[in-house]
Amino acid sequence: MFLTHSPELRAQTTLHLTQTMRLLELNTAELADEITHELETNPVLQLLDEIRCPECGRRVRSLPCPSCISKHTDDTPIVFLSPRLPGPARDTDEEPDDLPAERIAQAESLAEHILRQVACAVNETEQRIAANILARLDDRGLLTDHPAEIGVSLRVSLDSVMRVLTLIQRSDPPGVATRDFRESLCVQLDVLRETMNVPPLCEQMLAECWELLTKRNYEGIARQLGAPLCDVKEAAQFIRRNLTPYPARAWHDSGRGTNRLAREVYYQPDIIISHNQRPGGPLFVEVFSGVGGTLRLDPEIKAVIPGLSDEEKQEWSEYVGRATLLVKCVQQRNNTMRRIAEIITVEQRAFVLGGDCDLKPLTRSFLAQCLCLHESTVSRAVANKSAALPNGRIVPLSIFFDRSLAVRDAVHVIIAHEDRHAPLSDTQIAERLKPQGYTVARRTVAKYRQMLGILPANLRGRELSRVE
DNA sequence: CTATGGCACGGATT
DNA sequence: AATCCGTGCCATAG
Repeated sequence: MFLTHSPELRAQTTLHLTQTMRLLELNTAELADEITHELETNPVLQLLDEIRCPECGRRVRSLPCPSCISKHTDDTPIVFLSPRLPGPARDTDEEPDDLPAERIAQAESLAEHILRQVACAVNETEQRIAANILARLDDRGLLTDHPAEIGVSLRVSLDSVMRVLTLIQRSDPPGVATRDFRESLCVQLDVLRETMNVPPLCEQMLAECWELLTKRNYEGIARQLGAPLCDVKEAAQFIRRNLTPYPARAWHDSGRGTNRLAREVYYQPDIIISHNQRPGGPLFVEVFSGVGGTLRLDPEIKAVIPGLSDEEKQEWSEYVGRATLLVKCVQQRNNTMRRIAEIITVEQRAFVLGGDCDLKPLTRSFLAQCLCLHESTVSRAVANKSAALPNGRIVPLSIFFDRSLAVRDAVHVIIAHEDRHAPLSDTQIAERLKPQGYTVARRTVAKYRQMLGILPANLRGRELSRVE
């Protein structure tokens, strides 16, 4: 007898599965579109204003619910579905159309990346300014044109240009769109000050001892500032470790500069990771659910259906079927997203709080095992989505599965530390990488270097001697 | 002769 | 099954 039911049941479950899979591939904005569309066309689907805590089920004003937070310890992240809407839908036509074509190929990803960050904080005029500024960046990420020029060409006040410029400079990658290396370093320093302890001498050294600093004449600096030599060295080391004279390239290393076909970065992150006020506390992980409330089936419909004619019954039960399917699938989709976000933040906690060098190898199949999901499910879930880190960086979720990011960062650090007058060859870099636990072939170093946008050793010496 | 980039192969990952 | 990634080999430039 189950033979007669089985095909139907199977049809229903496969429908359910394919729908969940499809929803899983969508990012927040797309999911929200999908839901609103269904809300408009399906009369039995309702959106309730009330918000319930997914853990304790109680009605709360906003998530996460306060009583559930207190149960968490500091090590486990607080992961919750956010009822916030993913912001006003952005039209695609705001893409800067005045970007010179030659520059787009190189700089498109960077310009887009920045534009998306500032987009929510500016009005339309300012967006035009931002697009114009970004189009003028040279390949080092510096803005050689004077701000007044931009004001004139766009017929806007210098003040508004400066406002946008400051905004851009302080977004990720910090220090972009500055006039020269020196100014860029100052901005980077300023941004870093918000999240970490900066040695007090740094700023002064950049401002007053630029010449001596480029020559690494620490004794001279110490004499000029009347500061202890060890403090000067500490500050210099900090500058070398944490600041880059190539702000544009600082981004390329994290964002896969080359051969990424579907490199769509959504300016609205799908997940926001922040630490709840005090550093060291639990991580706050906000996963956007795509709806601003609770999605449910109109409870009255069941009472109404029996009294209808057969034809109407047919029609309405179709609506009911579609609505229940959507509600269930959205729930499941968001639940999966939440669980994945949780594991990611637990596993990559160091990276989230620290930097690229703290990323540890993680595979999608490992995640699949943890969650008892199929590998392809995890793949779908992390595709086309992005996360905002506590430091404000927006990164694609796929970055958490990058096998070589940490090594690339190590390469970056080694080159930043090298003696400018004797640049290290790829082979030498590979040798220095070994003691750090990274055994890579010299050929691989070359590839990483290229990804980072760093010139080969024989060219590095010259460029810097020109600068000094 | 050394340093680097292009091509392509094999293994892992998705 | 398709794709990505590290690596070896070889040609080329300095």
